[in-house]
Amino acid sequence: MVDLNKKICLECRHCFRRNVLFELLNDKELDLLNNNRTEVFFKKGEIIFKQGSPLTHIVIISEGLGKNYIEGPRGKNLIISIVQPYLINGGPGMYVDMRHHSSLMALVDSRACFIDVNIFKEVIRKNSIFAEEFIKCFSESNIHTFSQFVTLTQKNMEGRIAEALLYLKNDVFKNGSIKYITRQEIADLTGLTKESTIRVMKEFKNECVIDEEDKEITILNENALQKYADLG
Amino acid sequence: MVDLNKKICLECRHCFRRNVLFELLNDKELDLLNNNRTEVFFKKGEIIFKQGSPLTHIVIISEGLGKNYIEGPRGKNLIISIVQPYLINGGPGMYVDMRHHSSLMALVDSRACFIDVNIFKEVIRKNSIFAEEFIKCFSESNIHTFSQFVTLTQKNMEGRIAEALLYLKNDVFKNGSIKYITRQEIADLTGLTKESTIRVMKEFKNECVIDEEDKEITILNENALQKYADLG
DNA sequence: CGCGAGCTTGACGTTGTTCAACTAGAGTGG
DNA sequence: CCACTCTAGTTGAACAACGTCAAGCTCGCG
Repeated sequence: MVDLNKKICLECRHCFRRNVLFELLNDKELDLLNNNRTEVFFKKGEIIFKQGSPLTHIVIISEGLGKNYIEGPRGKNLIISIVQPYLINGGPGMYVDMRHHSSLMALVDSRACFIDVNIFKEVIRKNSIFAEEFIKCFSESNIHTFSQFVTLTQKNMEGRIAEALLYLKNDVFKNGSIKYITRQEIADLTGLTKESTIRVMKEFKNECVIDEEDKEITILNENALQKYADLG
Repeated sequence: MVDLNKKICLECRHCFRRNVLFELLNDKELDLLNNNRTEVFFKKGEIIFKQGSPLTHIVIISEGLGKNYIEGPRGKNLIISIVQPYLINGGPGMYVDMRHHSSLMALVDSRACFIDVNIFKEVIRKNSIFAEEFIKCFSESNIHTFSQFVTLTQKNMEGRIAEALLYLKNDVFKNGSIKYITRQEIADLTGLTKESTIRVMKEFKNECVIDEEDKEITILNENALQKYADLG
């Protein structure tokens, strides 16, 4: 996936231009971040940060894909979001107890940028427009969590899987086909077991709502999925 | 509960002193807020703000108690938190789409202060320490939502009810007995039906884990509850 | 006294889980 | 090149957890 020999990104500006948030920073602020970051490669399946560990850096995946998940009491995971490049992974612990409240794992070989959290907070403190935009990002992910919360506590299997597939298609893979996601991960996104997930996905396949080829899921009938989501 | 004839609070300082957040403001900032607020009385059961409606003001309950809940697709509610006085009820919409993403209802006769959201944001923009503390509050509620999310998707009935009762005792009623909360509301806090809630509560009563008198729930054996929460 | 809201109970049904077994494909070492 | 192993996916049968439905209760209030 990622060419591990490729030279790492030497300039924050390259990455940052991809996230509007960073357009709000001036040169001095960008330099400050640039001088206080480290870039690290992760292989598929490796943990980038782990729930409960000290939160010393915020993480931005610059290439690859990750899953942000909470480890439940008895080994069962709950995936909060699938993380694409250029999004900020700070988490609520950043302003509370300086610990990670969720884990981040690479779903494919990935490159991640670690920025010192104190430096990041300093920039937030000094640039109120940036701060506002940061709160906005945080709030957006919050809104998504709320809606996922309702879905997982009130909808049936079909509705939950439909919501998860729509999320993956529209928000994560931007209308492309769904890749790199296992049955178990869809289960962890929906709070179901992998067996239940498989059964529902098979049902959707039989009804030609989705198709699968080479581990790539394509959504054939988005309206039908939306209907399942609404009726669920 | 609230004496509706009592003169309303004329000075923000009185209320604000009860929430550390507001100690970070100087006189000018306090005056600004004070000049841009309205106080309103609500009777038990009345909606203070409604999911989907425009978010023009943040709300602080100065006396009384509220429930912050999301209205699910088919009439089923999910209570996110029980709101005590002096906490800020803004919600994620404040920086995103200027709409409420949850509803707030008075659980008892209450008095609520409405502060113009633009003025509030102006204060946040100008006072970075206040901004930081605001993000902290927001993050704390976020952390609670995360843990509730895991509980509701992964624990059994006993575990969920136990968590809800511990939350009510320790976080809401500060070690006092639990009041003003119906079975239906405990159900909405746990994602169960009222019937299931009743059955579990009865089980807890039979085992002398909790007791109830005059609609007041007392926790007799917190360790037992914690065990239910852990094993759930 | 009658009414309505909240509470309670039991019988029954459905949904989703558990468990155990099996398949297919990818990687690995001899 | 073949056996071995590991992981992901799949399937079916049995089961448990929780919800649904319907009825009745209690208490405060007009």
